[in-house]
Amino acid sequence: MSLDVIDVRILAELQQDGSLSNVELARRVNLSPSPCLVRVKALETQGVIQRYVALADPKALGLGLNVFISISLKQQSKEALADFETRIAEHEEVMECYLMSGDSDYLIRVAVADIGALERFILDQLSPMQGVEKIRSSFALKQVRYKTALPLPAVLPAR
Amino acid sequence: MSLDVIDVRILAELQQDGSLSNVELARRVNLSPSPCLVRVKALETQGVIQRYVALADPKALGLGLNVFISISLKQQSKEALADFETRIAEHEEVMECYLMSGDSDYLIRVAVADIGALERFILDQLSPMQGVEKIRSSFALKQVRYKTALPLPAVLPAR
DNA sequence: ATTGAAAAATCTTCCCC
DNA sequence: GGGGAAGATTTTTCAAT
Repeated sequence: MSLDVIDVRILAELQQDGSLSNVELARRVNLSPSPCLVRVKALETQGVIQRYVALADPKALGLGLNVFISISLKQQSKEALADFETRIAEHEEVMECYLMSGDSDYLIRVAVADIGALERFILDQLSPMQGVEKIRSSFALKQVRYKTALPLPAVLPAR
Repeated sequence: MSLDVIDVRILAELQQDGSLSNVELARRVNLSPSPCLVRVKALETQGVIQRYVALADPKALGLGLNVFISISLKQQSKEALADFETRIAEHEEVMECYLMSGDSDYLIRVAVADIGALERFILDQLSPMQGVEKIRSSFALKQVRYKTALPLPAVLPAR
């Protein structure tokens, strides 16, 4: 599952616009539609392309507030970590969650409507979770950049 | 531009799968294709749906390392901030960038191949940027959760 | 890998409820 | 505002070069 230059070009285009028709995509990567479609299907089957999604505007949905929350657990046993990871993912507000090095804790980003919603999330959802020791919130005043398109290497091993 | 229950359902579906055909989408939200398409177009025109993208697998592209970098600037004047924001967004590795409260600095997430790539990014790109005072990196050992679908209110004002 | 044509599915429009 | 059907466009598939 190595990618050549054309695959990378296809990925770049689809990461920018997943609604491209195969005909238009083929035109942009200088291929005819048939082989282009074969490549796209291959990328999907291989899992390089995971899925297609619509991106919604947080502001339009009244979700203007992004908050980063650092969470420390009481213990860092494998079970305690796995348990936390399962339960944190159940909350819709949690857009991202990372196990971090250093303090051996988690960093999550939540998207909420306002401070009230944040307060409810922390007090009603997060604090009561067993194993959670320490919570520290940092507010994002502004989302300067948010993109889903991964950086693509200029060159990759030949196909 | 207020959303009713059906709009929310449409958004929920398209945030999960942006490649849904209008026919299938209509079926899922219990609508016939015609009014469904009207609503989707309206959501797009209003900007509630910003765009459609393909999500690629970081691992498959050799981008397994997520690093959060806190950046403090020497000054926090409006010009200094605007300048930094413009230039930080020029780097493909920077997936997200937030102006944070508190220390009046920035938090960015970069996706890189390995520590070597991180080192190059920090030493060659970030450190040399004028106005940058302090850089602190935190490594993500594991991406526990990553989603692009925003949480949708169970109830919103009637349309 | 490309071209071309056929088949399938889709989107769009119009009219009625 | 929603539903149904018909037309037109587009996409997708499959053949051969």
